[in-house]
Amino acid sequence: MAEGSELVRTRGGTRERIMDIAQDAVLAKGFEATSIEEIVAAAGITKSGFFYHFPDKTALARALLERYLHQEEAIFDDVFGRASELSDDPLQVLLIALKLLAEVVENLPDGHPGCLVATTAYQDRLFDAEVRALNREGVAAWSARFRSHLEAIAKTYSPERAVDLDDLADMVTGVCEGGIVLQKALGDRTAMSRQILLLRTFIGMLFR
Amino acid sequence: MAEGSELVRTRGGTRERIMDIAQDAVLAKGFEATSIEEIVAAAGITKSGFFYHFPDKTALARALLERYLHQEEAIFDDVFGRASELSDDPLQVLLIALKLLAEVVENLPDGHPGCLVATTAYQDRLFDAEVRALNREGVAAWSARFRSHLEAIAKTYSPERAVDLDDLADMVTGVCEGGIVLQKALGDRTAMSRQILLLRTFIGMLFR
DNA sequence: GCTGGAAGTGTACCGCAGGTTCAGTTGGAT
DNA sequence: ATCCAACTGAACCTGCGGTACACTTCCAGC
Repeated sequence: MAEGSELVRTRGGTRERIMDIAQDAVLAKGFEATSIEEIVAAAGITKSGFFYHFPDKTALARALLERYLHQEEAIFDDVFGRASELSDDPLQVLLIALKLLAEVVENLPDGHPGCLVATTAYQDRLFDAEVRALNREGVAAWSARFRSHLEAIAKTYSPERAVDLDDLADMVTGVCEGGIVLQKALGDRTAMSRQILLLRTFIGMLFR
Repeated sequence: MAEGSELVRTRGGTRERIMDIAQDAVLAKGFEATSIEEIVAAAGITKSGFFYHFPDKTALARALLERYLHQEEAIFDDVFGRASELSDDPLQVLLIALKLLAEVVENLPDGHPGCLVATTAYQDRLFDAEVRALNREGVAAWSARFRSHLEAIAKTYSPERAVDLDDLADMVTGVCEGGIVLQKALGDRTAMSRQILLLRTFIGMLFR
């Protein structure tokens, strides 16, 4: 009995649903403040359902972070893939990709919900070395991707000023992270995409 | 008995000590994960001692944020004050101030410990409207300060590209916040100051 | 059609850590 | 002698993470 109606039964998507709900809560309250009880209540299951899918709460944290990093990787693949189809010039590709990224972010209904990497970084004493390493490698992978694009650009364009390409690659990540903080703190959905576009302007200016 | 030695007794600084300890913990684990028990243990008092100073845990959060915003305000006053003594040109003042800010950050022994505004933004569902408003106004005040400097600059310098001064003012905050996230995620003390210096380069380039 | 097992749910329970309360103590200033 | 700010001790209660275990479904292979 209970509420057995709807379309929920034996969907197989339970694990994903748990993670969706958990991620929203973690990005709004932090990991410790997100209780298993509230997650299972929102997911329409019971505690044992949760512990069937995850051995303990820390496994949830790890799974969330892993999934998030893959999702972000997919978004970047998409954005840079589309950009590459629109131009052969490495500078144009990066500029187009940043524009597309700003659009993706802009089109999110309530703005960017928040970055799990940032929350994890700001709560890293909660997690073990494995999760911290995951987080580090995730950011490093983003930077490496941006860095390789910047190197391609630097082969044909000479920068207006001498800048460290590693720092510039980090800045793409950094501006996104900072943009999210701004957006959350100010309650302004558009802050992040405007920050990305401003960074785009600077990169365009740097390489003429 | 106990450890009554040292120099701790009746200092009057207990409240500040509580807040120092709490702030470190909050920046490393989040607010909910920071227990009153661990705070009082580290401060060498008892739980009831804590509740003498704060009516409840949320009052601690509010007090931490208020104090943090004042401290940051003081740092900016100092940095821009020193910069103003070194030059009359508004562009130079900003560039010097950013350099000084990078130095301040660089000289922190373990890097920047983290920004309370960012943690609060990433856990805002834990707090009431008052704390959220405090956070919003704090960031808005930083942006207003940068914005007024940028306006002074724009009076004498015409920018290389058309940029929105509000966005650029936000970017100073944003790059700092993003720099802290990078620093924490990568475990690289120097990331934040390098990001600030890179932003400085961009601003210098924008206004020639 | 029977059996087995993977996937998943429901109920009940435990220990304990966390926030909070309150009556009481201490020690210095007036 | 008194007063107050600063603090202590002990107790309380809720909610949380986690466990145990029996139960249900559904599919595969024999």
